Formats: sequence, C-alpha cells, structure tokens
Amino acid sequence: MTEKAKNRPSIHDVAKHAAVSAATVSKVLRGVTTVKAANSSKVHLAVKELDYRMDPFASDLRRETRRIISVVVPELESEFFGRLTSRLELLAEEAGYSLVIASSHESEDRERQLVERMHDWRVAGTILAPVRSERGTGGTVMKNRKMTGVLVDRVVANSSFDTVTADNAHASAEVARTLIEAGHRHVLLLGLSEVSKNVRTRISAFKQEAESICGEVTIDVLLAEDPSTDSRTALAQYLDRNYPSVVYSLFQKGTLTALSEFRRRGIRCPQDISLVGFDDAEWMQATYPSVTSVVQPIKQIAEHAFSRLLSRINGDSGYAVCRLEPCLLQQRESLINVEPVSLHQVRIK
Amino acid sequence: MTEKAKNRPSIHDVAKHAAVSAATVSKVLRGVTTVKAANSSKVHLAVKELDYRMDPFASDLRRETRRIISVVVPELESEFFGRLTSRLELLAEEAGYSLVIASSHESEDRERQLVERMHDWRVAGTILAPVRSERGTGGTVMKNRKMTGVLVDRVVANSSFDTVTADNAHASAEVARTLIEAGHRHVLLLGLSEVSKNVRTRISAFKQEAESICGEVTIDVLLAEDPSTDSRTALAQYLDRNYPSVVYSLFQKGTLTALSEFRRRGIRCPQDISLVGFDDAEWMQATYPSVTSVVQPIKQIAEHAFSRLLSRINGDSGYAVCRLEPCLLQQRESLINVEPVSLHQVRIK
DNA sequence: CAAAAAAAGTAAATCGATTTATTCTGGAGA
DNA sequence: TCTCCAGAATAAATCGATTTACTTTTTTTG
Repeated sequence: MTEKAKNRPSIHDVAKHAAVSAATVSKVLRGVTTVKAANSSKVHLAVKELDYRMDPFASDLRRETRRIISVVVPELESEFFGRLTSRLELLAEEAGYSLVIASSHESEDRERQLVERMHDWRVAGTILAPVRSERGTGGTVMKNRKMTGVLVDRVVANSSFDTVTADNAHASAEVARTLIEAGHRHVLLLGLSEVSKNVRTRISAFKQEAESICGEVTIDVLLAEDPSTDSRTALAQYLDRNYPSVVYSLFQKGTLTALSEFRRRGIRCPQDISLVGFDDAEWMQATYPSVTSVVQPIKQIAEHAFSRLLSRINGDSGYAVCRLEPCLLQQRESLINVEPVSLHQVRIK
Repeated sequence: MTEKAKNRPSIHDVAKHAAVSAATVSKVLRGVTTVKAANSSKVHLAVKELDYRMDPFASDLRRETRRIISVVVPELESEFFGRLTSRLELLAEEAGYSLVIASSHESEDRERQLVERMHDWRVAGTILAPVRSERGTGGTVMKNRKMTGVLVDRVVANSSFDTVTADNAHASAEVARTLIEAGHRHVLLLGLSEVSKNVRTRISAFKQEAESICGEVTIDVLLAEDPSTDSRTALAQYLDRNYPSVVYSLFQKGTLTALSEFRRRGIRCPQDISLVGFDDAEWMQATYPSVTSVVQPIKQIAEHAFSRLLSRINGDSGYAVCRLEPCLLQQRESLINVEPVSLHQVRIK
C-alpha cells in the first residue's frame, strides 16, 4: 500500500472513511433529507474524524454560482469608506455571502480593472463607489458585461443600475437655510474642481436655496484641483482679499484645510469666520472649535444598497431606482449667528 | 442543432472556435512556448472574438494553488488599518495575487471564524492583525492548521509566525526622553486596560526610560476598559484631583478624548497641560493646538510584512523572525517645555 | 530516403465539489 | 412467492481549467 501524502481530505476521502458514496456525503453536508439516519451519522463522524472542510470554490464551480459579493471603493483610508465597507461586510455575511473589498485608489483605470476582475471572478453582485471623475468607466464595464450591481455614493450619469446616495441636495439646502437664518450673507464654498457630481450638487443646491430665501447673499466658490495641497493655497489666496463670514467646505479634507488655514492666519473661528463642513468625522467634536458638519447616513446607505443588490441577485429586473438617504446637520461650535450688516436684510428674531 | 444558452465561453469553446484542442489553448494562454505561431494566433483571435476570460478559480482548483492572499484586521474604520490594507492590496497585486480583506470587528470569535474561512479558501497566505485581547485565537488556528502567515501590529505571545510591528518600546522611550528633557516631571499615561501587548509595552518602556534618566518623575497610569466612553470619565475623574504637566495618550482615541476633555474643563493645552499621542492622524495637524504624536511606519510595516509572507509562501522555513519598525515622533504644538518645579509638584501658571 | 529524434498536438485524467441518471433495497400488495 | 414501487444509494457526468501520457507531425541525421 503506497502511502500518499494527502494535503487535505476531500469529499471522497470522507466518503471512503464513512463507507458511503461521495454523493451521499454531499447530500448530508447540504442538509438534503433523503438520507438514512445511520448513514448521516456515519458521515458526520467521518467529517469530524478527518477534520474535513469543504472547498467553497470547488463547490461554487459546480453550482455555477459564487457566494461572493464584491465592493469597489475609491479609497480605504477614509472613515467614510471604512465604515461603509465594514457595514457591508456584516450584511453580506448575514446573507450567506463573503464580501471582497477592493480599492481603486481614485484611479479610473484601476476601477475598470477591478470591476473586470470581479467579472472574471463571477461574483454574484458588485457594489461600486465610483472614483471622483464622472466618466464612470467601472459602471460602463458593469453594464456591458451585464453584471448585477448597485452604485453608491457617487452617482454616475446614464448608468442603468440602482443607486444609493446621501441626499446631498437636501443637506446642502439645509446648510444654506441655517447659514442665512444665522445672519450670514457672504459665504465661501470650498470644493474640488474635479468633475464630482456630488460636489456640484452640493454647490447648486446651496445656491438655489440661498437665493430663493434671500436676495442679498454673496456666494463665492473656490475649486481646488487636488484635494490635499491645492485647496490650501487656493484658500490662502482667497482669504488675502476676501472676508466671508462663513466657509462651507464641501469635502472632509477641505474642512481640515480651512481649520488649519484659519489658525495659520490667526483667524478666530467662529468669531471671525464660521465653518461648516460636509462629511462628519470623529475628530470634529474634539477640535477647537468643534466643527458643525453634515453627517452622512453611512449605515442607511450600506443597508439600502445591500438590500437592492440582494433583490437584483434574486432576479428583480424592475427599473433602476435612485435612492437618496437623508443626512443630518450636526450643530457644533464652529458656526455662530452674526449680525446681518445689510440694511435690506434686517433679521427678525 | 439545438441552440444552447451558454452563459460564458469556456476554454473548450475557444478551442472549438480556433479548431485546436483545449490543451493548446491553455498553453497559449499561459505563454508556454511550444506552440506553433499559426496556432497561437488562431487562439488569440478566437479569444478576442468570443471575448473569452478564463475563470481564475477553475484554474486555481486544478493547479492546487490559490492566487489569493488574505488580511484580517480588527477594524476598517481607522486610518491605521485603512492605510495598511490599502498598501497591502497594491503589494499583493504587484506580486500577482489578489488581496482579500476582512475585518474581525475587534471580536475574538469573528477573528477565529475569518481565519478558518481563509483556511477553507486555501489562500496562499494570511496576514493577521490580531484583536486587542492577547489570547490570539486567530493565531492559534493559523498554527494548528499549519497555514502560512505573518502577524502584524499586535504581537501575540508564543506564536510561531513572523511578526512585524511598530517599535513601540523605542518610540515610547523617545517620548519619555523628550518629555523629561522638556522639563516635565509629572506625566499621565492614558491607556486601555484590556490586555493589549502594545499598550503594555508603551507603558513599560516609558517608565523604564523615564526612571533611568531622572529619579524625580511621577508617572500615573490610567487604564480604561472601553476605548470610547470609559476613558473620558476616567480622565475626568483623574483630572479632578491630579495636576500632571503632560498627558501621554497611548492610543489614538485617547488623544481625541484628552483634547476634548481639556476643552471641556477649560484647561489650556499646552500652557496648562501638554499632550502627546501615540498613533498619528491627519487631523492632528489641524487641531488647536496641533498634536505632537508618534507616527507609526505603516508603509514599512506593510512592506516588510508582505515580503516576509511572500518568502514564506515561496518555501522559506527558517525560524520566525520578529521585526520592529522604527516610529517617528512628530513634534507639533501640543507639547512645550516647562520649568521643572521639583519641590513636591507645585503647579505654576 | 529511411530511421531516429525532437517538436507539437491532443485525448483523457484530474482538481473537489454537485447533479443526473441509474441501480439497489425493502416493503406493500396481488 | 412474485411483482411493483417508492425510497436510498451510487456511478458517472459535469463545472472550467491544467497536466499527463500518448500520438502525430516535423526535423535531423546517417
């Protein structure tokens, strides 16, 4: 008898050990009931004795279904996507799937490659948070390959997928209302010039709401090319010659930039300039001043996106729906009321 | 001829289309050279025309190797693990693997399950960042199952794996030296009481260095059970009756807590109390004051861990090595020099 | 030009599971 | 006792690739 150096027991080893066929073992393991109790327990015993664990990929191969869901996000370093993926992971597992997380590192090219890889992997579904650039290469691949998926956070034009996003427009309008009611008449919007639908929405909704409430409000918009370095110099140059009463940063890093630029120039916040940021972070409650900011409903986005995906996986072929989850404006210290200086706009208490 | 609703072309479809055998197609696709140019181009053409992409799992099944590396981290929400996994992802892909990221959500039980799942997946290797509790359930599973892997960030006792960690001891000793040279004689160490090797190391290294330099230094240690809620109340109670000249927080959330508790009580930092934190974050440069902190060498940890893993995957069976990557003490505003007031701890304004 | 050697190609086995189609049991009913 | 049938069990086919072992073709060489 030649000794064979077996790596790991397969279903056939279990079958041999339990003196039944592989088919029977398979049935027992999948809980099919047409197996005699005696055989069933023989199998269970053999599984225990051999410490057998089935190979999920071999199983999936035969079943022509992969119990994997993938999520492609632009970055893993930020709190937002960290929480989002973390939540999705739990949801996927509750539903019997494994979640595979990949980061496109804000690169269109990588995004396309990753989506294609997930297609190669034959995943059951894909949740895609597109990169900032709006061209939506990943979404296009998903569409062409007829993959089943859902888009989150950044909506890409003309995609035929369900989308789930924070309600940027409503939140931004609420910020506008809040600022104007607090007496602010000169606002700087600090954003990113890279074509980001989200930022554009935040700007336009703010403008529209502000102007519909109050005619006498000045809204400056500053768009930086690069999130980290560029917005700082742009802001610095702007503040050299402009005196807004409040800065509304449209992305998290901008809030950080504003805060530190205020400090660098000795601008007291909120006494000299108020600050509101889109996208909350844990540290914003500990800064001086703590930062008033728009909290995105990450949990709701994750849950809704996942439930849409599940229903698509299970065959729902209805029209693509576009869901907006409401945000919360978290009031903190960085925003204060100011005396409205304009003659025309006397505020009423 | 019955029309068959084929989902996706397989290697056999390609073979048929190119009028060669599947074995030849396989050879062409894997770049084996013993194929005539004519056949090779026929195959390439067929691949293009059918838009064929091979199934990596079917391939891996036959080859008895999975080109997957997994990493299990305690959380994805933090900057530290976000950056770590992000970096590992790129490294894995450079080496021809896909990285599968999973979060144990700081749960021992989940950690064990995840490691076991990765074992079921037959991944080529696993990088594990254990949960805070030191029992090392995941590491034990890895050992028992003879998985190939590397441990990072938190070293678990008696494991037989390579480990890569920030050099907590050296960094903490440097903090001690810096504080004492800056005249501080009364330090509060703010940590977590959960058995975390890292925190314990930071404490003991600090104490040892401090006491070896200066006999007259008072070191208080405050350990909270739960990172978020508990450390705040503990700190508050402590500050009710103690007047350290500096707080050295041993974990990131503690730094945040200290900062906001200072503000709540009107303690001016750094004039009244200085602050140093272990584990840097982006926001720490924008707070007021900006926070002096220990920057962990995430990139180096990732790179070293990955290179160790690769060499283990490739058969290196040498003794387990334990690597410590040096940290950087980033000086900012929250730490200032004080007059050493030796006489029984009189606080000076 | 024929035989030997080298190169190229392929049918079939294989990886580890599931599913199909078939065979084997053990009773119930005639 | 024999037939028939439902219930269990299994051999073999299958998923989509790779590898082995063998056959065919081409080239080299005597």
